[in-house]
Amino acid sequence: MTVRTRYAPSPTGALHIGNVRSGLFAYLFARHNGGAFILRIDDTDQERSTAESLKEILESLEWLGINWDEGPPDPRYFQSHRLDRYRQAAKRLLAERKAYPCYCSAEELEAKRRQAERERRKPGYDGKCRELPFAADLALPDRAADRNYAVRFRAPREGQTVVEDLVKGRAVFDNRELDDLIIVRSDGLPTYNFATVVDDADFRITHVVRGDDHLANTPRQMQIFHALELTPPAYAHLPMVLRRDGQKLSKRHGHTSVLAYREAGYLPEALVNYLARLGWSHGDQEIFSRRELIEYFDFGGCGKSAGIFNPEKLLWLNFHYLKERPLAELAREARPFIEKRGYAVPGDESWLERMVATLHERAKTLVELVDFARFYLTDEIAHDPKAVAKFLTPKIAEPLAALAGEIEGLDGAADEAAFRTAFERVLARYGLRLGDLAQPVRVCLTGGTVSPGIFEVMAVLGGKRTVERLRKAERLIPRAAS
RNA sequence: GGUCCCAUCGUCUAGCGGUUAGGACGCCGGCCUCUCACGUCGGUAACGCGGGUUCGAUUCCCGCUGGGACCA
Repeated sequence: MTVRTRYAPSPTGALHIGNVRSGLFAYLFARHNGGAFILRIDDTDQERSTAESLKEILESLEWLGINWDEGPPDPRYFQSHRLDRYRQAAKRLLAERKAYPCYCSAEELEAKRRQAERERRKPGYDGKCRELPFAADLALPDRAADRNYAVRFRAPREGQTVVEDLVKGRAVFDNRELDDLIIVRSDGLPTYNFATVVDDADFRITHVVRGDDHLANTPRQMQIFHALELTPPAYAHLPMVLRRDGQKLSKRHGHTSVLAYREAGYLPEALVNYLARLGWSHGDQEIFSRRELIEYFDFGGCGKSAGIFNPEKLLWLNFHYLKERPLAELAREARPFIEKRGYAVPGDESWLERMVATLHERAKTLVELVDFARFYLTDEIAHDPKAVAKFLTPKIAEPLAALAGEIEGLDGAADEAAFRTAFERVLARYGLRLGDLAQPVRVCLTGGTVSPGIFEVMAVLGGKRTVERLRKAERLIPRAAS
């Protein structure tokens, strides 16, 4: 049997990191087994579903490289296009008396629940309408036609339902604890648990991979499968991803959306690697290529307990992938960030590459990289007053001028070695050590005391800009008190 | 409240009866060095508690405690 997994996000907000991990695991499991990964859009909540959210979800998955074999834009993979199917399935259950109409009003139910709570009984549905007679061809609820009832599933009253979960192991539920859940609401719309079952059945899903917040719903879903005379799929319930404070990650708290990480200069490989290692492991290995992830992934490697999202580790991984990135690619990826910072984007691709080469071991994100690149990208140097005061002293004025002179003497195509030679000539002439001159030069060229190696900086800047900056900075040096 | 799930360093985790309890992030320190990084070497830090089972429990079982989810 070919493995078929699915991911069914609802387009009611940004795709967040905890949620997308379920999709990633479902995808990895399918790929590992040479099966199919299906993307289904859970948009039955018409009120809250938006086209923008849908677009963001698709964009997020594409960015992460989580490719689906079946799904949007094919309309058959949208729940909103499948309402007839749910109704059809509900009618069948009604006809077979595996479901029944429930006339209890919301207020009535609410009152009963409160009552039960007061008496410290379990608050589930009491089964009032369960044995009421009704016609086998009873129509589905429709408020407009004054058919103001819900359809409830007639759940078995005795026995047990056992979930053999691939991650959590066996979970046994007493059927007495499971009340008759509503499958079609009085407005005619199917409920989540029912629609999910019909979908998973219709799309022949073999393994349902999802967050463990659905574990408690699973026995009910299995019962519906049985009522439909189908074999339930296998289940794999992944533990949740929590925030640092132990709270569930939620759509409402920004910054956790997948696209926000793209904006913040993270690479998709880093995010995928991080998410994979959050809740799954393969011995001591930390870095995984896509290929390795697919090769090694299995549910046996999944942990059972919830994990807390750790931004520092993600940052470290991003840094790792930034270092690994071929320079040409990194240069290309840096462009939109340069633009966003408001700098003119250099047209010279190889120059950009050389610039990136001096920075990619110093930045943890693309945003940071572009911030560090400021002095390359603009000639408006913001000189740090403290650095100026410390390093641009009267006695260094002459060596700086000498260095400018030496560099002017170089021809235009000077490389790092040439700058080094010029630099060393000046050091020798004034009896200075490397550090004595490097820091003042650094302040002249970059405005501050932190930068890539000084010869690298000069080489990327080029002779002309280097000399200009040295000369310009001379004005910042106070006159020697004689 | 009922049901279900979970429990190893601060965090992610390895461990699947006998280990000096391993790795990674972070943090701290050394080395490298023109600054900052990178790199490298080292350090800090964990089996929630109580009962069993066993010659021996981090590991198996039960209870407790503490988290979480679902049901509304």
